[in-house]
Amino acid sequence: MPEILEVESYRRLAERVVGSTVTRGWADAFAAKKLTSPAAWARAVRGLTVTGTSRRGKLLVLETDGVPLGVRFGMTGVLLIDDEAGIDGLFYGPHLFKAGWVRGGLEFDDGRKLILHDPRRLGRFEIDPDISQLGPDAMALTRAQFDRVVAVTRGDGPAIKARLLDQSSVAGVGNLLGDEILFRAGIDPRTPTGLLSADQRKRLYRAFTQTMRTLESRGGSHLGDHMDARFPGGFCPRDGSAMRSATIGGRTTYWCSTHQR
DNA sequence: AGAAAGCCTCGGCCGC
DNA sequence: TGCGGCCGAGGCTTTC
Repeated sequence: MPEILEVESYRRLAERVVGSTVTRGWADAFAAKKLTSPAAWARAVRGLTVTGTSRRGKLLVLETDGVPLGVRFGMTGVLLIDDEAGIDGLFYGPHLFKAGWVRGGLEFDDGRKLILHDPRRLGRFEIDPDISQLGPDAMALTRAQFDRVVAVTRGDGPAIKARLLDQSSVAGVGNLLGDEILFRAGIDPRTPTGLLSADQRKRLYRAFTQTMRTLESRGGSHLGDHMDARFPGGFCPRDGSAMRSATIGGRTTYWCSTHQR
């Protein structure tokens, strides 16, 4: 479920454990899938003191006095500290907490617990995560960085929707944010990136930064203007035209048949 | 039954 | 024609 805005709220929650020392860490085989074993997580985290938090796109990082610790949330992951959630509720999937969906976490010397709650098991812990494969962060994207996001070296390039979802180009845009950005920009998501006009690129950058700001203040990636029409047979909330849908960049994409071209 | 707000791997084929 | 790498498809996983 989480896109960059949700992970940012998890990061703010995680700020509360800055200064605490890990007494025990645990992870199931799924959460530890990017590591050599669940035991590797337990060994690596014991005794670390959290010194700060950071984030690149959808990757949350706990900075420590030793190795940095990364958390990825997949489609349904939520960060919890004891009973407190990083976000108000769960838009996608079950809106509830089940102990059986806790995939791992950290216990601290003050008795608190930081928990990864993840029904679908696509969330992952990382030790010393590699951020070199991630593009610039979507919440602070400059125009110069954006110009590199839409740069194409071969042929016409991928559909712009696919490029926006490519985490090595820009880190943090997920399916809903991608569709909302293109909806606001009035651009067909199938447009080859290299064929965007200068005017389209300008509109896209404005929509990009505006979407990040606006949806952050609204409180989540699922609160975009196009969401009401995000179903088969939906109508554009802007002009009433039929919405179209197709799989683009591997994800179900919705766009207006009239004002996105 | 089918699709879901993420990410990784793989294979086909594009283009230098 | 050779080949590195881009790009789309598919799988993972569980739930509603």
